[in-house]
Amino acid sequence: MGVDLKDIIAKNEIELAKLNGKAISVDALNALYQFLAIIRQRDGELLKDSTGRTTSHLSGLFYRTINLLELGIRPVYIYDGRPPQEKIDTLRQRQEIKDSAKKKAIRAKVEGREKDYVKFSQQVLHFSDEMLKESKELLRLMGVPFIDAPSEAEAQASHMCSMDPRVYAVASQDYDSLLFGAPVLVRNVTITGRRKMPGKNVYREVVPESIVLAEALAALGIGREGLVEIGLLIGTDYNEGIKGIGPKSALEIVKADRFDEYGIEERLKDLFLKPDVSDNFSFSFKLPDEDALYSFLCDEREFSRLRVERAMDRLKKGIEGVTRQETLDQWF
DNA sequence: CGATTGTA
DNA sequence: TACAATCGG
Repeated sequence: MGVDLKDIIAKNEIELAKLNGKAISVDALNALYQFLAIIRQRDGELLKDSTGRTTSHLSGLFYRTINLLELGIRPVYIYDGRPPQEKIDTLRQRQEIKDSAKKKAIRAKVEGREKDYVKFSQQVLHFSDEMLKESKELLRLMGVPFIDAPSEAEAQASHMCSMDPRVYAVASQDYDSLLFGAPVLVRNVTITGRRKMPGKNVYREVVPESIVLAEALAALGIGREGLVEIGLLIGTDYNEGIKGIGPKSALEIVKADRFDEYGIEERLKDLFLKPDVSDNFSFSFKLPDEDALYSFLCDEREFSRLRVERAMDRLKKGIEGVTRQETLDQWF
């Protein structure tokens, strides 16, 4: 959804093991949206408990977080606060797209067009306050920290990465954190594996990658402000960008110092360069609240007891490991 | 997505 | 054991 910089930013594949012992600030909504989009039944429906409450996001958050902890990676989830005024138009447009996709999905379902139903229903990703609240509750019971950002999660995550030596990188699929000044962005932070493409006999590799801001800027021959200008030219969550200008020509414009010719309001830059963030953040990992976690997942949400039992062992081991690392950090 | 089960 | 198929909630 954010700034599309993939065509001009070089990606370096990394071993997930390289993140061992490091904390990463994770854009929580970014992760949860992906779970909601991807964790589906074959008919396109989300996972639900018997009362119809969605559980796809909880399943994804639970199992993925355990995998990160087992690798010695310490995820700190960052939640969005109040969006900047400039983003409200974008959010309203997204809502309109969702409303229209919902109608198309219902129609496809009624007419029995299975593939269209899957396609359109994936575009109808609505997060209720309840779903956000229960994802935080799950993290709390697991002993994994989360932080409520004053405004944009990516801004707060980037700020923490800049300020706290424990936080090695921001984890997100979007490139916005680079504009917010995150020293390192990591994408595809998940278990590496082959995944079969739907229908076809083709496999796509999911490989974690890291982007070091300083290296990316050096390769482009610009500074961070220049990167923000590129974003504003091609479009961000705060503005539409200039029609017909993609990343490549935007880079040329910025390098030729012709950004001012495009009449983009200067104050939009400040949303990235002086974002609304909090300096008073702290986080720590705790041992899981096992009984409450069983109760939440198995009794309330009908997760299989056996599955959760198996996962619980891995969670405890993982949390013990990262908790040791947390105490080790006190020495630095 | 990640976990589990099925198959050779 | 290795990988494809399909559950899970």
